[in-house]
Amino acid sequence: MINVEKTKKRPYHHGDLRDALLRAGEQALETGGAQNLSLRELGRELGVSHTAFRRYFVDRQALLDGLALEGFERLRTTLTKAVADRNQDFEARLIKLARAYVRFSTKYPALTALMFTAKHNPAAPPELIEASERTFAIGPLVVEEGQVAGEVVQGDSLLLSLAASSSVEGLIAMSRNGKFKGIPLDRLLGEVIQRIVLGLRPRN
Amino acid sequence: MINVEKTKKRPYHHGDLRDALLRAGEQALETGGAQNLSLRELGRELGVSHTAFRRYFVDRQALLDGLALEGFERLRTTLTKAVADRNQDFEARLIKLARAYVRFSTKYPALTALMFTAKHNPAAPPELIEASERTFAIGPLVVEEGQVAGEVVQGDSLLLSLAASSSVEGLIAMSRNGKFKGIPLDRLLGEVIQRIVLGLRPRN
DNA sequence: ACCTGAACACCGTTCAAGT
DNA sequence: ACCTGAACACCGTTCAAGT
Repeated sequence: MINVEKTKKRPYHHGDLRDALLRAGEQALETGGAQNLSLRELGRELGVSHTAFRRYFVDRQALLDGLALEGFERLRTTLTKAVADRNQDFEARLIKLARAYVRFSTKYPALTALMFTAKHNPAAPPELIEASERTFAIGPLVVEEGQVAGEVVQGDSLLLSLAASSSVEGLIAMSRNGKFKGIPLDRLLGEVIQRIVLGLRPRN
Repeated sequence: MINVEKTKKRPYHHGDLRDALLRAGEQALETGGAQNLSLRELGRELGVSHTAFRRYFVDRQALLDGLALEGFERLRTTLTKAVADRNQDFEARLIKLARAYVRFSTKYPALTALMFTAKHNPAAPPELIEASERTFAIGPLVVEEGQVAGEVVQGDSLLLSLAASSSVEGLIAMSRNGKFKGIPLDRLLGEVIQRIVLGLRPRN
């Protein structure tokens, strides 16, 4: 009998309490928002003491930071996939990028809000800041490739992409339930991106 | 002796507890953020029972809503003044509008964040939603006047202004301490607005 | 190494009562 | 009309102790 010392090796409750906390935490986050996430309630849910989390997250904020970190990594792989095809023109790639971001934010609104405030928080752990910056480096990259293809005016790609990315960020910020004034973001996106692309086009 | 019945007409502590709560609340908001605003602490600060606020605000959220409402009204008069001069061209007015908003948000970051989440909250009182909509109706208005002057392409002013306002909203969202990647928002604003104006210009 | 349980110092909300 | 004070049901965090 190999590998069967059930009551010895296995910890009190879970095989992986850390992950269980993140999963339950994310659920709680989307259900009631960050401010209503309760560590004691999470403990009850997982059949564990309300102080058990401390081995994995020093405090409540650390758990929220952990959730935000996961969010950034998930968003990054999503966005990376969205612009993977380099045979498309600049406008098409920009729309795909924006749409992927919008989809993510409407699918996980509370997580997106959490990521947003984490980015804003000066006391956020550097780990989190870096994850955020890696994620939002994709925009400037697409702009640079657009410049190489002659579809985008020359200049600092960071500044140029700012016009594009800020408008998408703002579109999401201004929306509720994935809508703005009742119109789905997906429909508005094309309109906005089109204006942005016109503004970024080389003057001839 | 007219007007001197001190101990009779005057209430237990304040002449205007409601306003005192708003003032202390706003201070607490900018100091520690909405989540750290404590009604009991406010009560202590004002030398009043921790349940006294209940006459004016049914619960904690109602006080926060009251602060957000004040914020929207203050922002609206600021923005209105910023674009009051109709003898300027579209780009100049748009920059003034954006700059005024950016200034407000860097001056009252926590209040702006509160207004932001209030707008997002589906359960927010209609009073608050209306105040928000009145405030952000200024953007489309400036666009419409730009259309009349022939400086902006024809089309739905709401959709066209969305490109402009969302980029400003996003610029603020993406910034920290009024800066983005270390560059002051005021400097970035011109760059972004210029792109937007180019994108909105009539094709000929 | 991983988790528990009691103790501590806070909360917001309710409600009967006081002036 | 305006405010108090006790009571209630929650919190997050700390820390010594258990397995």
